[in-house]
Amino acid sequence: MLTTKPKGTLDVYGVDSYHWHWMEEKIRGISELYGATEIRTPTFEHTELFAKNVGETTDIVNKEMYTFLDRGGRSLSLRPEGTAGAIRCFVEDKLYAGVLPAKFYYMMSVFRGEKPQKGRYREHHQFGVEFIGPYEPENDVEVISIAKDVLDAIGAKATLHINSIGEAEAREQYHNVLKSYIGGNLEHMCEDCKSRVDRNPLRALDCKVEKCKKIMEDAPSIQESLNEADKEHFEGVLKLLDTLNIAYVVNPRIVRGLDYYTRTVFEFIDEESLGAQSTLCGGGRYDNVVETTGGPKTGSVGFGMGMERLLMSAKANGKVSDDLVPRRQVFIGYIGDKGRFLSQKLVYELRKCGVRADSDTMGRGLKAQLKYADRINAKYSLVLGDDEIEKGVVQIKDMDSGDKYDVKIDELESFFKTV
RNA sequence: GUGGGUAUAGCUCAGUUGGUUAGAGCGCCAGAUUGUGGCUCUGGAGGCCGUGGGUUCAAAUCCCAUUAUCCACCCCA
Repeated sequence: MLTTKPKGTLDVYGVDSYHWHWMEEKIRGISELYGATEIRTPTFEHTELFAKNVGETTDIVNKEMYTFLDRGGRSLSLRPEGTAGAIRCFVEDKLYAGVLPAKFYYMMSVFRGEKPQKGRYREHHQFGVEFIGPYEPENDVEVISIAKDVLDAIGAKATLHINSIGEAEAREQYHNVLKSYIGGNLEHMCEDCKSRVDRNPLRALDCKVEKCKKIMEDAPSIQESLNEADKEHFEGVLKLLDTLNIAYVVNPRIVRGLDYYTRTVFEFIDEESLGAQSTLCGGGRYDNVVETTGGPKTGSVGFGMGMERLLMSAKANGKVSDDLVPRRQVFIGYIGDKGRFLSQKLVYELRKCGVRADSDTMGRGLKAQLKYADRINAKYSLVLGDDEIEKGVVQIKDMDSGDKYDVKIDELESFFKTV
């Protein structure tokens, strides 16, 4: 146990951490183009917040949350998603009295006690966006286009699937329609679907079992349960997507697993490179959460994007390169005691001037020092020996080409600043 | 929570119907080259064969359990 990380967690270091930096920079850049600012909320919240917002009946709340009592006996939970915290902050700090829409983005770790598999972890990271305030379709589309821009910039290949599940009434009505439809075919359906009927009949729509798929093909569509305002909103969203030339497929099987969604729901799906967990990004509108959290009636729309999956897709599509690691500019080797101390002094001074410099700190011989210089991919190397120190001139070697330059030791700083 | 695969050197993996001292490639260290990396050659270090039990004269190999990990279901990003 001492040398095994907890199940479903990941260590990130070396080249990988530069891949993450690169991804995070793209995300920040694009989010800010849309006027979103970063929000950071606590890693844990009162359990009740998630129970109420995400939904008491969902698997996430029901059996996947890391819940614990603090020393005061309060029930807290590690956040299983990012929206609840942002909404809580919006309500707590009364941001509805400020500039609307409030546009937030976040990158945070989230926790779910699931059984790990490809693209699924107990701790994973989500990039998410929340636009709080508006009801208009423009905002649904802005949010979608942030996701699309990020996916494009990172080099992920995903298709936008979109649907509308209406407001609460439509959803409830459709639940009943679907229940009775499934009820009529129950004996021909799989065990999972049988248990889904009462719990979450919408899930039967994307069941993977053949016989269920056949039956669900002829199931009534949720579109028939939408009211005029719902339909108008959805049409508005689609029309704007057309206007912006953003490709999508209307997919009535997109239903989402969290209870808070209303009207627009969407996913970006990469069928090719993610294994069974093909959803890169899932989001939609949740016009009731602010109110159920205790704020005024306020619209909101957003998404969560799995950053591990995002990187996986980007790697599969060849956009992520190892060149993202910055190379060490210079390695300073030495022979003898004078050189040893001088190398440390020079490295220290070069670093202060913004030069990525390195030296031997392992007591290695010269040959091993240069081998180290090679391994850390240093651009230049030089060796300080008694001769050089006496003359004040040192030979600098370009490690790629093998070219050599004589440089005065006093002028090293300006040499490395100009190359 | 359910199902399947895998576990041998730092890494990727061989290892015959169970047979005596468990191998390769890469990597690492050293030398060839007394003060110059990469290429080549030579040598070296490095293994409770995941863990515990069982079968057997004999187990990396067969059986059971357990842990870890991967993949899939469920669910989700």
